[in-house]
Parts: sequence; structure tokens; C-alpha cells
Amino acid sequence: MGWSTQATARDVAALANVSAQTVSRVANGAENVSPETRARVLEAMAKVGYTPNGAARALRSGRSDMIGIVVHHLTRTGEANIVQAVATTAHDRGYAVTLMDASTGAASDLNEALARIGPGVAGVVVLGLETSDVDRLKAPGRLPVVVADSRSLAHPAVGFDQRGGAQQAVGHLLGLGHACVHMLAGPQSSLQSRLREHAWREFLTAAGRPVPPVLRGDWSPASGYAAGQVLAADREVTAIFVANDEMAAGLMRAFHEAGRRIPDEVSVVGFDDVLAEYLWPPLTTVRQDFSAVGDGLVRLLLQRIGSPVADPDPVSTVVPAHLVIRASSGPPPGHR
Amino acid sequence: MGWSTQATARDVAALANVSAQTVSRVANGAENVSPETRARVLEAMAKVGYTPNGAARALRSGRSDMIGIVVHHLTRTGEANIVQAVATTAHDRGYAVTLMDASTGAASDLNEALARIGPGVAGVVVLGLETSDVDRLKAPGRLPVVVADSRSLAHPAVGFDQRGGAQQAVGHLLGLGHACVHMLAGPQSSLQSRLREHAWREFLTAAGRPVPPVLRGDWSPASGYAAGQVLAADREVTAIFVANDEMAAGLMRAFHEAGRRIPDEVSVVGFDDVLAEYLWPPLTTVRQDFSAVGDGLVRLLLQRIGSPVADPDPVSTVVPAHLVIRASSGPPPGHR
DNA sequence: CTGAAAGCGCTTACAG
DNA sequence: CTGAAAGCGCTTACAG
Repeated sequence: MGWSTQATARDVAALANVSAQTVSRVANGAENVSPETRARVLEAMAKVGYTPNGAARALRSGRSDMIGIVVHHLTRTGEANIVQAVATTAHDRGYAVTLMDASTGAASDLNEALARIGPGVAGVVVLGLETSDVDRLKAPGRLPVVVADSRSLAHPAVGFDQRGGAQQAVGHLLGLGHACVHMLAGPQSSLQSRLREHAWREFLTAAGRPVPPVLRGDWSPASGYAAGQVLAADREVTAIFVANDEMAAGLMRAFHEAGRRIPDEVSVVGFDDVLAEYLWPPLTTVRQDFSAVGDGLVRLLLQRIGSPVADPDPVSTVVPAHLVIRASSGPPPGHR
Repeated sequence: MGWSTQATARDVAALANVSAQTVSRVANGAENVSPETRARVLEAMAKVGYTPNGAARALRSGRSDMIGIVVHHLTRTGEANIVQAVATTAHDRGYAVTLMDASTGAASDLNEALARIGPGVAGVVVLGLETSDVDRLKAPGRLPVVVADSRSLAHPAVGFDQRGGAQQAVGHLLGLGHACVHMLAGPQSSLQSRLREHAWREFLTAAGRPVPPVLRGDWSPASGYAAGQVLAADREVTAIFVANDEMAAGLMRAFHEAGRRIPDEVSVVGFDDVLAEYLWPPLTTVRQDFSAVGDGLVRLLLQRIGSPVADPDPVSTVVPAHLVIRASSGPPPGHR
């Protein structure tokens, strides 16, 4: 019964009067076992509480039922959501999940994490690749790797439709009657931020509107607060698209302190929907379906594990984003 | 060089002109190897990029360099923080971390997760045990288990000083001059909530203050909003201690909508410090040091793994909480 | 300080 | 449909 005396395939074999590899066949769901034998083996397994020894299986077969996941900022709600979804989907398909954290999002740290986690796993999901050096990501040998929310030439990816999300945000604000939409972007090193900014610029230009100079933060509420102080002083500003919810929180705080009312005087739209419903006023924002990304990552990875030959044309998937309208956006002052 | 042709101890042995188990000794840091031999082996290891095969090692030695972590709500910031800290501390000590999620926080689901993760890991950290049935938690065999933030007779735990945190919150509000402090607690099934509530009641009683009827939510902002509508209608209320930040966010929203000003008319103090700095006004709250808990859990677990004999007197550790004062609390109206 | 032998529990060919 | 033999890459006694 004790932990130290786990039942082995031989024990089951002896009890069921078969050989060890018939036990193995049953454990692995092989076809070529007679129904009676199978039943007898299953019964014996249940009786002794048999669980195949994963180490032995991995050693002999060279296969692993473990996938690795490299994270950087598990603390960020988005990343935590993806990890949760990855774990759930992986477990449903019989895979265990090993977590490895990289100290920073830089390619060198992610590569170190990959090297540490690589041996023993069947493949790896990489999250938190914020920097633009996606293509400096190098997996040891032919270890299958998929990355979250980044474009990569070397590895398939599952990401959000940044462009569509930004278009919806800007379109919503223009539709409310705002003549112009300002933007608070994230750091230039972030691909996500650049994609959102590009879509914003593109959309305004296509609509024949002026494109005001962009402000930049570092994703933190403090940087949003600083930008908010600048924007609150400018009476021309009536609508702001902020590249994430955290900066939007800081920005709105600056507006509250300056006595400028949201949405009566200024409309604000965020991105992510991780904080938005808690803020005051509740923030209109672009929601990302994190669990769809986690799920897609596992599917993609397992497909790659199935055929470990390098795919000449890596599959990439895009998960749609959609706008959630709350109370922080409305028509401009004096409109209608 | 490829993944499929990982170098083995034999390759290293051949290159360094030693036997395989000398390689093993060097890989495991054994003392009884001459400096010259060690240097030669290390060089050979580096040359071929040797990484010991974990499966083989685990199979032969019966030991595992993997610890499991059972989570329930990775999405909650607190849990994500603890997981991150567990992973970091574990990796620093040479352990890999395997993640298993339980669908709910109920003991039965956690036990199922334990059974799945048990084989192959050296020990398990259990998080998210919110329900009161801690002692229905059953690990297979003699698998070492430690639990986060719960009292348990069966397993050692690392938790927060709920009592001290609640005392600081209530003491802060009384110290500002409030005659009474209302409370919005979490669900009764939560041990954490009960501890916070008990400390609040105890503190008010000791201070000779009236103890108003407690309100209860389910940790969600929606439940905080509902409670906030009730409390905002009561002009007697000048100070509220809320059992977590999310409910405090909802509660403050209800006060904003009712036109009651924070902190001028009503002071609010939360618990957790996961959301507080983003809220408006920035929330005074009790901060929990999640990474200290994660770190403590790993230390405790490794200690247990070292001596797997059941400890008759399980160690329990308490991590102090401290109040972070922000803008949501101040003196009562008409006080100074 | 170093090595030859055995075996952890499985699965993979190979026979029948 | 079933089984006897061999071996995955290590580490654990045991010798020297």
C-alpha cells in the first residue's frame, strides 16, 4: 500500500497470469489483446492500484508525456490565464506540464530556460516573449517549440488579433463622434505595442483624421499616470486609446486628480480586459481570449510533436479580440 | 548535435578515458574523485554538451528532482505570485516544478490532482485550498505534502498572519478616530475569511466598541458592489474593512455611484494588495508577501523530502502581513 | 580514488 | 493474440 512499494507491471502480470508486456499493451491501449485477457489485466491493475512508472516509460521509449512551459511574468493576469489553459488542455490529452521561469523576457534568458527544460520534455510552449528578438529564440536540437502572441519565422505561434482589436477601439471612439483619438502606447521594444500603434495610425489615416503625436509608457500604471498628467492639461484631447489596462488605470487617476471627468469630458479605451471591470469608471477595453490562446498553443505543439520533422511552413493562428464597452467611453462634450 | 543524439555518460566516459560511473560521480558532485580526473570529465562534458538523462536517473535512484504543485485558481494574483516564487526557489535548488490544476478547491478534486501528480514527484505543494475541509486532503502513500495558507493537522503549512493583518486594518481605522468599523467578509466556507472576521470582532470588542452585523460576499467585485449599495445607504457608516481587494473595488464603485466620497465621508481598507494601487482612490490595504510564502513552502517541502518519515509535529510557518496606507482611508467627517 | 557488474520498470523488435 | 529476450541511461552496491 505504501508509496515506497508501488505495484509494478510484473505484479500485475503475476496476478493476471499474463506476461509483463501484455500488461504494457493493455496500459497503452493496444488493439491486439483479447477482450478476456484485457478484462483480467484491468481487474488486476485496479486491485493493486497500478500506475505505470513514467521514468521507465520515458527512458525506454524515448518519448515523454511532459510538455514544458517557459514563463516570464506569471504574475501578469494574461500570462497566468494562458498557463492555466495550457495546463488544462495538456492534462486533458494526457500530458503533464512542467513550469520553468525565465528571469527576463530577453531571448538569452528564454534560451537558458529552454536549455534547462528541454531534456525530458516532448515540446515547449514559450510565453512572455515581449522583446522583439523572437528570432533569436533557439531551442536545443529539434525540440518542438511554439510561442505565444509573437510573430516568429522559426517557430509557430498563436497570438491575438492586435490589429483587429485596435481597429475596434479606434472605430468605437470615432463612431461616438470624436474628431480625433490620442494614443498612449507601450514601449517600442514590444511587438504587441507596435502592432496596436500601427493599427491606430492606419485607421485614423484611412478615416481622414489627423494623427496626433503618440505618447509612450512602459506598461506600468505609473507611466500611465505620467502620461495622463500631460494629456489632462490639453483641453483638445477628448478620446484616448491606451495600449493596456494598467496604464489606463494610472491615466484615469491623473484625470480624476485634475478634476477632468470620464467619460463626460474625455473617453478612455484600454486593452487586455484584465483590470477593466474593477476600475472607476469601469473601463471600455479590448478583451483578449487568453484561454483560447493557451488551448491553441497546446494543439499546435502536440501536432508538432506528432511529426517532429521541421515544418517548412509553420502554422500560425490568430485569436480574435473584441471590444467590451463599459462606462469610460461616450460622446465628446457638446456633441449631438 | 541533434536532439535525438543527446550525449550520454558513456560518450563522456570514452572521451575522458574514465568509466561511466566516474562521470556519474562528477555529475553528482561526489567527493571521491581526484581533481585531475574531475577536470578532465568536466571538460569532456562541456565538449559534448552532456546533460544527465533525468528519466534514467529517476528510474534507477528512485529519487525524483521534480516537485509538484497543485493549483486551483492560478488566475488569482495571489496564487500566481506564490507559484512564481515556488518555481524560482525550487529551480534554485535544482528541482523542476510540475503543475497540476484541480478543477475546484474541494478536497475531492485536490485529492484527484494529488493522485495524478503523485507518481514521479518527490513531494507536492498544494495551493488554493479554500474550503474548510483541509483535513480531508489525502496524499497517496507517504508522498510529502505541504499546503499554503491553511491550518492542517495532517500536513505542514505556510500561511499569512491573517489575524495580525486584520488587527492592523481595524487599528488603523480606530486610530483615525472612527467610532466603529463595519466589515464586509468573504464566504463562510473560507478559513481565511473567518480568521479575518474573528480578528476584527475581537479587536473591536477589546477596544470597547460596538460590533455591527457583518456583511458577507463571495470575494467577487459584484458581491462587493451589492454590499456597497447597502452600506452607502446607511449614513452611520464611516469606516469599512473589506476582506479582499476585489470586493473593495466593487464596494467603492457603489459608493461613487451613490455620490458618497471616499475618504471624506467613508474610509475603506482592503486585504491582499493585488489591485489596490490601481483603484480610485488608491486603496489602503493589508499586503501579503506571496513570494515569502512560496519560498517557505519549498523550504518546508524539501525538508520533509529529506526525511520522509512522518513528522509527529508538523512545522507551520506564519508570514507577517502589513498595512499599506494609501488614499482610501482618513479621519471621519467632522473629526480632526 | 576508480571500475566491472547488475538492475531500476518499462517498451521494442522479434518469434511463435 | 501472446511471450522471452534485450536494452534505454543511469546509479547502487561491491571490489580493488
